[in-house]
Amino acid sequence: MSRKTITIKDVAAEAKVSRATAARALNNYGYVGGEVSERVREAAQRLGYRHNRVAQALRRGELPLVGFIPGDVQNPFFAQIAHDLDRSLRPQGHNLLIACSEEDLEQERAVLENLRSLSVRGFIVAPTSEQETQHFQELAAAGTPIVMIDRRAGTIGCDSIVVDNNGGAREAVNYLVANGHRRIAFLGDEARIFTARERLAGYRKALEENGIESDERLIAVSPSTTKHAVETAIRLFRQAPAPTALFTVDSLMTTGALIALRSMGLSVPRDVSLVGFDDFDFATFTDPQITVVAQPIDRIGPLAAEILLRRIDGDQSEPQHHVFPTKMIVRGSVAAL
Amino acid sequence: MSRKTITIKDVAAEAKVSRATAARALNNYGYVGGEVSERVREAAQRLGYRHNRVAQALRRGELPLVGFIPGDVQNPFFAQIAHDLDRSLRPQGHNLLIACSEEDLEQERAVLENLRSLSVRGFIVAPTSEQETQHFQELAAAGTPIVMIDRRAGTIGCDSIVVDNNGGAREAVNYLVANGHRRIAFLGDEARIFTARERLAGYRKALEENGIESDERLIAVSPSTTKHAVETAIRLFRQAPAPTALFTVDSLMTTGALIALRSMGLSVPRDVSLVGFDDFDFATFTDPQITVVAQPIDRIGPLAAEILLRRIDGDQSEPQHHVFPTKMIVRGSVAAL
DNA sequence: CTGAAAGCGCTTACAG
DNA sequence: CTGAAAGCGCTTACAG
Repeated sequence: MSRKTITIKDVAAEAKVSRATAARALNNYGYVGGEVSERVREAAQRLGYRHNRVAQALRRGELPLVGFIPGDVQNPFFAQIAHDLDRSLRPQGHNLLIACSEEDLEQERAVLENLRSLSVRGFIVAPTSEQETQHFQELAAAGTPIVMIDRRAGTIGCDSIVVDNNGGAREAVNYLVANGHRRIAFLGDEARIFTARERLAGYRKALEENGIESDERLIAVSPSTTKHAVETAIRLFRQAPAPTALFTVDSLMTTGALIALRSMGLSVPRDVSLVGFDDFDFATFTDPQITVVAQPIDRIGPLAAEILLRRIDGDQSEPQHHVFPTKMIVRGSVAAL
Repeated sequence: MSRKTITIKDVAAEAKVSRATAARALNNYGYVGGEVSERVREAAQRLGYRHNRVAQALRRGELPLVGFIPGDVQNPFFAQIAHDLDRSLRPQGHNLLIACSEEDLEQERAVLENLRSLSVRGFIVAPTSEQETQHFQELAAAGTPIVMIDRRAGTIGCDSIVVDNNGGAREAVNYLVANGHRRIAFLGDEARIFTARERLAGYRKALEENGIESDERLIAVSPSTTKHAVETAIRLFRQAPAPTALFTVDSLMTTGALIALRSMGLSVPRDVSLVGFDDFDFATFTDPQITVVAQPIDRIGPLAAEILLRRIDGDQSEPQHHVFPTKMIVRGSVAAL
């Protein structure tokens, strides 16, 4: 318990050198004599010295900390990215600070401000709003790099990594239409969220291209949570006439829809055809297996980490905007009408 | 870009007071005159002053940071806990630093050391080994509180929150036996991991109580990953005679087993009866629904946060050891033989 | 190659 | 109620 912490001063005293020299030896920079360096290390070892990154940070600038602000780590999509980020950042000496926005703009702002006061070196964010981005703008203007993932936010000059949401959604809906469906429902989250917007746009576009008038009653909005999705899907399919097909916007929504349909005694694909955005473990386990639009999740985290690290190292080049293609995986959840 | 940061010195100058007074006004402590305080705040506002927690930390001691070291955030179990921790800690002003051990002892040590140098206030850990705990011991001895969750590690005097793994596993296996099964397989992770050990012990105990000799070939070990579990489960069921029932140790294993069985053309519960530890969304979606031993995941994170916060505030009372009961939820994945 | 000194931004006894 | 001063642990020009 609180036995006095060993500082560089103690090490210096023990090794009979100045603090400056001790610091140099301990961090191998500047010139230090081999023998002296050795002595300092031994002293440090003996005393049980450990670096104090906080003091170092105060002097040098910043802490080896990167902030990750997803909507919710519980979502498997973000959980995997968190994991990949940790894996990519840690070997480079950076630690991951996670703070969920819970898709709440106020909380996003608070969390950002909070991490900022910790002198975080950079951020990886899935912004909760496409319009309200002043807090990011300020941060970016102050020189802290931000990489946006999954979603892009407005006009900010920062890097972004997204997938072709619009195209993916279009492909899904086109496939449904090609199978004879016209009353195709859409289950997504709020239009404020970038991906939801783009996927909805793709849905609309596909309908339009096929000369199908879109029916607002078929478009349902729900927080991205299995539980909420269940309720919303039930409401969607209680309508008369009920939709014959459903496009869901992420794997949690798809799961919720599946549970809802089953609880209503509706069978996939006999009663309802289904295509979901985002692949997931169970998609191949259900009977029938679920047709999905897959996105290359495993490429997002590593790329985001790489870009951010480069920015932290001072890369000032033009912002990069990556758009990964999606890929439809046809399985058995769509029936021809 | 790097327009000079505003420090308390600037604010003090602007408000024409000393740095001490400015600090007092900005953090509302000590005595400050109402009018002066007002002036300082205004100045801070005008200048766009923001706290520098790093400097504060150097002075006061520690950063408002809590470390969370799970095996893998990608596991839904830990993802939920990460989320709950963030939710519980943030309102109390603490930030969550996540670093996965990936169930590797060396990495666990490295990560711990790393977070330690950041002057983290306390840790919530799922220790990867029950025996190798010296790194925790040292940390605890130095006065940094640690709360172990999901797993307990040896003799360390720190708080822990686990569930009744042994009892839960016993109940599951007893249920299988009651349904006439005798060749019951076990799919779990390495015995080094506390939960795996305890659940295996419960499995063994149940067999013993029922006078069934345990057969080592029915006990399979795999990293806790859907993919690994699939491979291991396949190997398990390729044996002759094949097991008639399976007990899986967590939801990822259960998922893997389900996929494996399906790929082998084995139907649940007709060919194989199944009980899994840990409930999960899809357990009620599959056909039949999966019988599970549920644990109260949603109570672990909040309780861990509460205990840790108390310790950080100086609570020196005896370590608490919480053991939550599990609850078997009988659904349709077990058939009488 | 090494040391004395200043300073990162903040807080806290200590005077007044 | 307010200020001058020291100091948290470290690093970095600047001399030598």
